[in-house]
Amino acid sequence: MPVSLYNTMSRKKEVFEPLVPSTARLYCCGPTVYNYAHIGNLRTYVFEDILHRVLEFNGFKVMHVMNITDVGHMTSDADDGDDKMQTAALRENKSPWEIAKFYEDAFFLDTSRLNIIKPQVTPRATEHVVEMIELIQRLEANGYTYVTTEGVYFDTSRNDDYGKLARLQLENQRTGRNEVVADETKRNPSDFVLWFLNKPTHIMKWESPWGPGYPGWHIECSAMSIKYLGETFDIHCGGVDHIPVHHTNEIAQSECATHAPFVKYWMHGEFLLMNGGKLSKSKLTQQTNDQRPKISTLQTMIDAGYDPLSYRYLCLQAHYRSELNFSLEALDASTAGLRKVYSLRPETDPLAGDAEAYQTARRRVLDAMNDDLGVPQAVGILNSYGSYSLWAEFDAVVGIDFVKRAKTTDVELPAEVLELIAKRNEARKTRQWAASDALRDQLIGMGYEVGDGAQGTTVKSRSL
RNA sequence: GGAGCCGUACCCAAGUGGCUAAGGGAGCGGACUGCAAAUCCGCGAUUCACCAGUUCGAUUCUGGUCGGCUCCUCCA
Repeated sequence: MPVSLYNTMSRKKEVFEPLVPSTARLYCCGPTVYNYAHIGNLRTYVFEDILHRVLEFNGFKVMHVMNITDVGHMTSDADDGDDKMQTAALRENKSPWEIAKFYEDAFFLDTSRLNIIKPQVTPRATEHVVEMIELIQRLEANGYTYVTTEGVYFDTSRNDDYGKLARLQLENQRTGRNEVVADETKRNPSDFVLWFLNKPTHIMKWESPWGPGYPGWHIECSAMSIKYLGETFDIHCGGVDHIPVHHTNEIAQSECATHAPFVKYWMHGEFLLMNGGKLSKSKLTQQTNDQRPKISTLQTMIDAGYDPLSYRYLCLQAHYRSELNFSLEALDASTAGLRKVYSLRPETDPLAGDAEAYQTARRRVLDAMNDDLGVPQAVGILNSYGSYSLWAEFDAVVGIDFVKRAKTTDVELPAEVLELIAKRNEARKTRQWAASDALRDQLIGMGYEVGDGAQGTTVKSRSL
């Protein structure tokens, strides 16, 4: 079965046929590095990683680009007109560049902990201002812009198919909530800024043909994707929230500048919900009265004793186009499930020695994955077979370090551990159950699994 | 006001116009055992929010009701 992907543009699953045979050119909207990524953000990067891996598994060479938004944009989460990067800089008494570097590093640490393959190119917005200005100039030459005291605007009324991705009906769009101050200099409510002007308090600024200022939010993705992948490329990903504004505007400005179709397949990941709603970066630092550990970033999850791959595994069990209800109960369930996967051994592989059965099973898993990244189904099939070799092969997509974690031979135990085992056996012999249980807990705390069977006590290192 | 999504067992969750509605966790029963933990085996929705309609047949299609979520404002 060929790879088919759900295209937001057509609202249908389509067979993936790249513009250049066997090469998939993929652009994913990356993080704005003014705070830690929360686990909802990370879910989207797991989805994009799965896409990357499924394409590679099917023999495509993947050219993966993801931007780092290190330039602030107007308005904070509270809509008070502050720039996020600048607000963070003031809060932490650092320069915006220091803030950006710090959270960029934190972001890549998180993604590597989740076994997310790093895109080959991760361009920073601040290093591509020249490309953005050139793109705006192309738009200007084509007659799609106008300048006000606030900045250079894209005139959406000149773009006939503006809003085609989101199927917007512009006349029915709200002009904004009451508390949002409307920009009076815009000609149309849907017009958006390409280049901000006259912002004296803004720290990050660049010279431009229109005066000193800084780029609008959307232009960086157009400029950098075009630079690294060409004026038309295969797949563009992001969260569902990007459909109506960010991606809509990217399409408008890109296609009006190049007069070429921008992207062939648009893919969007659904939100992770917590307590029935989405997470917000601006609320990461808020306190809670909840007795249970509050999980918002990957680090808080790790601090609460969870393995990042438990979270990855949880994400894999829900389809990327469905909302996922996060809870500690769900995370516990995925941890227990993953532990069981790691306990598979080649010696008890039900498919061992039966090449035909293996191929049938392999086909089923691959078909599920290739059907719009049906990874939840694929994982279900993998679980129903319980085959070491099948998991080992598909770990290329699943990415849970299967072979490494599901150790085939147990490592030699350190003397300290052997001593504890001896002490525990002694305690068991004399029926001192409390003492022996305490020793077992100690071993578990040190990362070992203790089991008492008919052949005596076995101790092996835990992988989770 | 507009656009879109969702509602499947205790929890997470996949899926389909008609074979037994995946998988994981929890739970229960059993084996083993220290009436323990770990492990292993078995069981689990006569039913897919509700009400109509289309159909020989709907959880799956259409319409409505109720409930929830997202976007239209920076956002994964």
